[in-house]
Order: sequence, then structure tokens, then C-alpha cells
Amino acid sequence: MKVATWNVNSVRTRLNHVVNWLQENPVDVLCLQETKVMDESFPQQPFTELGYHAYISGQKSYNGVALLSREPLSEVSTGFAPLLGDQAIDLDEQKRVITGVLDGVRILNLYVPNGSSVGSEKYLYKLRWLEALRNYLQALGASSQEPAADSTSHSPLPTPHSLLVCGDFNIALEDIDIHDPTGREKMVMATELERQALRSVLEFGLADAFRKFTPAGEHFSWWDYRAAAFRRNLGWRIDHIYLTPDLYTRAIACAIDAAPRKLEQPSDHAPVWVEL
DNA sequence: ATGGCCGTATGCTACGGA
Repeated sequence: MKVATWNVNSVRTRLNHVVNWLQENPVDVLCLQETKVMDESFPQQPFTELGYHAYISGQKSYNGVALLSREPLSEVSTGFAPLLGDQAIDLDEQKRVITGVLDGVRILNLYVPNGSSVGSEKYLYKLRWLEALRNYLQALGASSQEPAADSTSHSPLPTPHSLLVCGDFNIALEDIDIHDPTGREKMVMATELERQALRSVLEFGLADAFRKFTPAGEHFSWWDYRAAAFRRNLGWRIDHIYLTPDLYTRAIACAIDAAPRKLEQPSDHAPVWVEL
């Protein structure tokens, strides 16, 4: 199974890039972020013609996530509310969460808030959103079936299993995920509070698929449009794919495809894919 | 250099992004 994640920065503006990429990279599931389009205006047909089912959760102008899948997904839901109820109902006004199940693997596609600037209202919103994500994963683990008991292992913890969590996290978890981490304590996407919030989410038993294969730095998934950042490789690795232990063991490859970033009018993010 | 560049809205400027 091959799954990819890509912040496309408007699915309508990037439609040809996404269609062409899918033709060259016929992944089983493509997780999109920042679709920036209401559901009734989502360009379904080009993906249907490619053989993909589209599951979408969008809004006007901002945010928006989608799952494109070759096979139908089961148990599709959007937002935190299906598991958290009223606790996080206001966080669902921004469309940032969609999930579905394929071949026993739950795929959770996230667009984590950017946070604007350190200490701002949006920064606090980001931290609160990550706390809700932690609660969401806890609820997901508690509601999932325990694996069949055998003589060699027994897990009393409500750890979610066969879970793939991917998307634009808007957080560089390690200094090597930033081209220049100097002064990172003051930079949104790199502060200790954001990293702690993400680590707290990962404590449920999620590991970075990319780092299984690539321990070195200088590999990025986002480059600022300004200052010729891509040409100079002044990037950040903020688009991640996290796996529960069973899937982490299964993973045979994970990479960032920088090719679409070189095209005319590109998204500022590159797709990241994993093969299980 | 507290900016640069890009997409959206019913636009001629503001905002959100990261």
C-alpha cells in the first residue's frame, strides 16, 4: 500500500499538478491539505476519471482536507467531533481533519494550524488544537478493537494500532528539519511548546516513517515562495507521516518528492509518500 | 532588512500562510 500527503495550496489552482502527479505516482491514497474550496466546488471529476474516490471536507478560502483513494474507504469521518463531541466542536469550524480506513489501516489526514507568530491568538489556537488531537487519538485507541491475543504479547494500553497519521503538521520536530535553526525558539513551527505538543501526540505510539530511512538533515518538504528559498534549498520538513509500530515495521520506503516544487506555479509544499 | 511571494475574496487592498 502506498500513501502520500501533499499540501497543495488550493486544489483548483494546482489541479493539473495533482492530476499529473497521480498519473506518474498512482498511490493508493493521496491526502490533500489546503484545498481552499467548498465541497460543492471541489473538482471531483478529474480524479474520478483517474479512478479515484474523493472524500472531502472543505470551506471557503482557507484550510480544507481531502482523501483521494483508488478503492472505497470505510469509516470515513471529518473533524474531531465524532470522537470528542462538544469538547472540541469549535475547532471543527476550520476544516482540518478527515479520516478513513483502507485494508485495516486507519488513515488520518491532518492540516495542523500554522500558528502565525509565537504568542499570538493563532499560536494559542494551534496548541489547543494539538491538545484536542491528543485527546482524539486517545479516544481512537480506546474505541479500536484489541488485536487477537497470543502467547507472546499482550498490550493493556489503549494504543491505536494500524494507524497512519499524516499531513501538514506545521512543526519541525528536530533542528535538522530546519535549514537554519538559529533563533528557532522565536520562530513559529520550531518552538519548544509546539514540539512538546507534537511529542505528546506521538507518545501514543507513532513513529516518523521518513526517519526510518533517512536519518540525515537537509531534506525538506516546504520552501518559502520568497527569497528563492527552493533554489537555495532553504526549507523546512514540516509534512510528516507517522506510523504505529506494526506499520513502521512494515514500511519499506518513505521519501519526499521535490519534483513538483520545480514546476511553474508550484505549491510551496512537496508531496511525501510511504510504501507499506 | 520584522521583508520577500502566493492564493483568495467579488479585489484595486487585506488576510492568511509558514
